[in-house]
Order: sequence, then C-alpha cells, then structure tokens
Amino acid sequence: MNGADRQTRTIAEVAEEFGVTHRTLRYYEDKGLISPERRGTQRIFHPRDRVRLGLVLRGRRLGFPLDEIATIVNMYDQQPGEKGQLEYLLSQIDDRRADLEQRRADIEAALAELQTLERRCSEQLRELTRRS
Amino acid sequence: MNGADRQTRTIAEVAEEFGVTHRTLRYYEDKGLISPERRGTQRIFHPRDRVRLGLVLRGRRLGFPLDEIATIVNMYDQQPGEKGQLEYLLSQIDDRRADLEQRRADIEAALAELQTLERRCSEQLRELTRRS
DNA sequence: GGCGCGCTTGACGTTGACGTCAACGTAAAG
DNA sequence: CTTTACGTTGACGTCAACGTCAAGCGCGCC
Repeated sequence: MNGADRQTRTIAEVAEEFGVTHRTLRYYEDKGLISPERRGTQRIFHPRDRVRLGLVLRGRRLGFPLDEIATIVNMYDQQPGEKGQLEYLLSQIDDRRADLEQRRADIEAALAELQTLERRCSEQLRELTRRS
Repeated sequence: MNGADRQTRTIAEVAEEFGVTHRTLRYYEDKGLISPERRGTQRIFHPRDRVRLGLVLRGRRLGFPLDEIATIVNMYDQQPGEKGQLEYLLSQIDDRRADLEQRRADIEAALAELQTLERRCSEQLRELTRRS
C-alpha cells in the first residue's frame, strides 16, 4: 500500500501532480488558499487539499488574482451560517457569475474572430498553392 | 462638427472612453500594442487605434499577458505574406484557439459549480425563513 | 505676453506572484 | 553513525503592469 491511491501526499508529489513548484505551494499556503496538515514540521496533503488546489489552479488559469481566488474557494466550504451570511454569499455568487459570463462572452468573440481570420488565411494559402 | 462622431481623439478622451489611464495608454504604446499618429508631439487616436485598443483590453480581461496580446493583435493586421508565413500564422491560430477553448471549459465548469452552490444556499435560506 | 490647461517625457515606486539562494532540520538507507 | 535526499523557514531578487511624481513644452485666451 504505497501506490498512487493512498490518501496522503508529500509536497513534492503534489507539486509534480499539478505541475507547480514547491515555492508556489508554500506561497498559496501563506495566502490561505490551502492549509495542509502538519506532521511535525512537514506538510501532509490530504485529498481535500488537492481538490482545493485544483480549484485554485483553475482560477489561476482564468487569470483571477489570488485574493479573489481565495474568496471564491472559501465560499465552497462554509458552514451553513445564518440568514445574513447566506444572503451575502448569494450576492457574492451573483458577482462571480457576472464576471464569468463576461469572460465567456469575450472568449466566444475572440474564438469567432479567430475563425474568420483562419478562413482568410487558408483561403490565401490555397490561392498561393494553386498558382504554383 | 466636434461631436462624439468625429474621427480623431485625444489621449484623455480615449482614456475616458475605455476606462483606463493615460499611463496605461503610454505603456501600451511602448509595448507596441497601439501606435497612434503624432501631430507634433501629441498623440492622435484614429478609429483603428481604438479598435485595436478594444482588442487589447479584451485580451486583458481574459488575463492574457501583454506580450501574448501583442502577438495576437498583430496577427490581425498582417500583409498577405508568403507561404511559410501563412502556415506559421495558421499554427499560431491553432495554439490560441486551444488556449481559449481550455479557458472556456474552465469557465463552464466554474459556472456549473457556482450554480450548484447557489442552489444549496437558497435551499438553506428557504429552510431558515420557513422556520422563523 | 503672461497664464493656465492639457500633453509629453523621464524616472522612480509599487504590487502580485512567484524564483532563488542560504542555512538548517530530519528521516531513511547503507 | 554518517551520508543523502527531501523538507522547512527566512530573506532577497525579479518581472509584468502599471502608479506617481517632477519638470517641461505648446497653444489658446485675456
């Protein structure tokens, strides 16, 4: 029982798995994005830490600043809470959604333009190869 | 004839229109993202500059680094070029598209999770208000 | 012709997100 | 028990993307 399906990981394994450096993981811990258990002085990564890290890195791929990512991932593991808390959380969710939908619109516009450009290019290319 | 439909703009007007600062526009010029005409020492922004700026800012909203944005927007106003050029451009387009599609997938995953979270929240909220 | 307003160019400062290096602990292996 | 590999904590360095002065130019107006 020391295969890839055991529950806990070292920092090096996690870094390897997610394609980040040791330094990045420490930085994320400083910023409160992850909080792996400590066995003595060493970090122990549990599955939940790796799930969180996955969320964080997705946020990073999307270009969100780390402090925004922090508020987002912290939305996911909150206690039920009282009414005001819940309403605040719901409003936060709406803000995030608006942001994401803006980004999706930007992406689709960009993809559409790329497609147009590609058509023009391959058109040109056909022109050239036909005349040669 | 000095309304908002005249063709040329000052730096202050463009900054206002796009919600950026004077400094940002100068920085983008340094980086070759825009290249407004000069009347003496002053910058004159033509419609094409504003179109380019729009593309640049969309790239920025998407979290692309400025030098990547530079290569992207420069793809758009290239001369027809020769065969090698065109093939290179087509490969670049493919790279960009792959990136954008990854981002779109990330965004849709994030939106789906937000929706799940929102359902859980409003569920909880209904629980609370029902018992009060 | 002096005044102010907008524009311009340096130049240095700042912030976020790490990279990198030094110095040290620790645990398993020979 | 020493080596060796891996882990840890500072601390400083770096790079992108601007912010923020300071100092000066040009020009329209009273």
